[in-house]
Amino acid sequence: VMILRSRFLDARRKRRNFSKQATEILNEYFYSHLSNPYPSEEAKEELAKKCSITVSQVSNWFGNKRIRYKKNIGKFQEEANLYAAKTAVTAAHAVAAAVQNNQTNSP
Amino acid sequence: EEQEPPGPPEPCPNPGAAQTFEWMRVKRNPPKTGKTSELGLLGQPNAIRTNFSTKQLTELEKEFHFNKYLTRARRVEIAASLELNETQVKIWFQNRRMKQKKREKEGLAPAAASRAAK
DNA sequence: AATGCCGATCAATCATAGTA
DNA sequence: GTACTATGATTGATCGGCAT
Repeated sequence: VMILRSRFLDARRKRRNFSKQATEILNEYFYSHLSNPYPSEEAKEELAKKCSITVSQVSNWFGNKRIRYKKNIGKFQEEANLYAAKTAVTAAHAVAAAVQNNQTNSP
Repeated sequence: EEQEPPGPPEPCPNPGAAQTFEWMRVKRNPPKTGKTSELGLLGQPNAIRTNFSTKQLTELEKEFHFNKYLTRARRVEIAASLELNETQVKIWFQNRRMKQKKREKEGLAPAAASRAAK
């Protein structure tokens, strides 16, 4: 114990999990950008606002997510498919709306 | 929302087999510092993250409060007195400055946020 | 060409929250 | 209550880019 929690007075780490919707937003971004999950500073600010957390927390979240994801891709497969499907539905709606709009414009 | 300029093969969604992109293969080189030891055997010393003692951190913190930046001479002194190499001291100050900046930034946002709630 | 700093990130670890 | 896992934060050190 000599290796005493040197950081003893680390009153800091009073962690609180993010809200489920915040995690939902972060995961949506992560999986829809899986080929390059590195949000720009602007994107981080936007995510931070939507999630009601700080930009640093967004950075921490992506840092942890990337490392843990690549450490064990298999463990996240299910989650990946879940969000992939979700964004696919969103995309489908967008396409449907576009088609609708196109028809009423120039037939 | 989706930018993939140099994206050749990957048009079709693959529900079930997320591929491994380059960022997933990134590997950092092991630390060059840390050589603890006299252990002869092979050249590669520990190459592991150094754990700074409370005493070392206290001294570094004290010095930082005095000067945010180090001169070559001061760095040599600190390194010698704390049993660290110059690189470790240099890096510590660099990280410490970034930490300071981060705290200043986050230390003002909350106040503004509460006012924004109007 | 070499070296320091910045900004971002990595990677390992800490300490706690959540779950069984 | 206990044992284990999920997760946010911290931090020594690396990477790429720019300045001196």
